[in-house]
Amino acid sequence: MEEYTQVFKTLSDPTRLRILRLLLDAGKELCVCELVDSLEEPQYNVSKHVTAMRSAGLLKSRKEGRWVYYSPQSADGEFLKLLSRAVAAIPERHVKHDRAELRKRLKLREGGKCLTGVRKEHLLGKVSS
Amino acid sequence: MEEYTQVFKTLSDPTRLRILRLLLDAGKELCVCELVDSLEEPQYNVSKHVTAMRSAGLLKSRKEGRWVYYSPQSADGEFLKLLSRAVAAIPERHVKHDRAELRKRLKLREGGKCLTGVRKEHLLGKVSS
DNA sequence: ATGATATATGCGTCTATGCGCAACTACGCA
DNA sequence: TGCGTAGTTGCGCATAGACGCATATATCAT
Repeated sequence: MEEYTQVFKTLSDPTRLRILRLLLDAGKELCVCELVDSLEEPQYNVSKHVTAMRSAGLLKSRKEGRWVYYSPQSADGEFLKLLSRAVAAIPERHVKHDRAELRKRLKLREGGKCLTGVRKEHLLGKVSS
Repeated sequence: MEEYTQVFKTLSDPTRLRILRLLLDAGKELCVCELVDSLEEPQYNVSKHVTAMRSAGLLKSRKEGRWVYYSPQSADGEFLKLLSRAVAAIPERHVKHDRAELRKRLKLREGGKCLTGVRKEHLLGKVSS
């Protein structure tokens, strides 16, 4: 049973729910810095969340140069499929802002690829002195 | 968003998942003592869990004499409907034992009603001295 | 090689929550 | 009105997890 509670636990966090929803809506893989600018959450935070979600089997990642692209792990079982649909069914208004920010951020892509890091500097971890 | 994470959080526990699944499968309302004997979890524990699930909008309760019957709250939104279906999609083998215990326990009903309390005594809270 | 940049991670702290225990309320019956 | 029974709840402990900060790793450019 723990394998199922684990998935629920993983989604028991607003940021993670927003990440999954954003990826489901985007229909394409997104890199960490794009998620950071869209969600307006600190880089280290987003990184931790996507790592946890990948461990739980909800996301997959692909590394390309310095960037790591995340996308929903195509659900194999009925259980995960239905959970994905549930997240996709969260009403629009809860995700509107994130989507708008993502749209803006995606304009920085060139040739379909991310070529820059986090633009909203206040979301970066503190630089070592 | 917290209203959605709350539901996931509520289901992030094996006992709760088993309770919901048992109620979904049973197709009828069950009282606390029947859940206790089916799940083989302490009475105070089951009581706390169903209370939490009711607060989260997942269950509803009906009091009849000394007994309190719980059943799944018929989901109004698409989100909750899909979550219920996900829980119902957890493979059989994870719920087999609970269901067998429930079948046994339901034989104690008369006229469709529960007429006794917890039968597995080791699952009761300690009696005050 | 050196530095810059994208992402990940270890640590301490704070909060949330499940559990066991014990007491409590609510209801019914004699 | 007193007792037994079904269920709830408050308290304390222990654990788990999210966050902020700092730093580490990995890759690329010069």
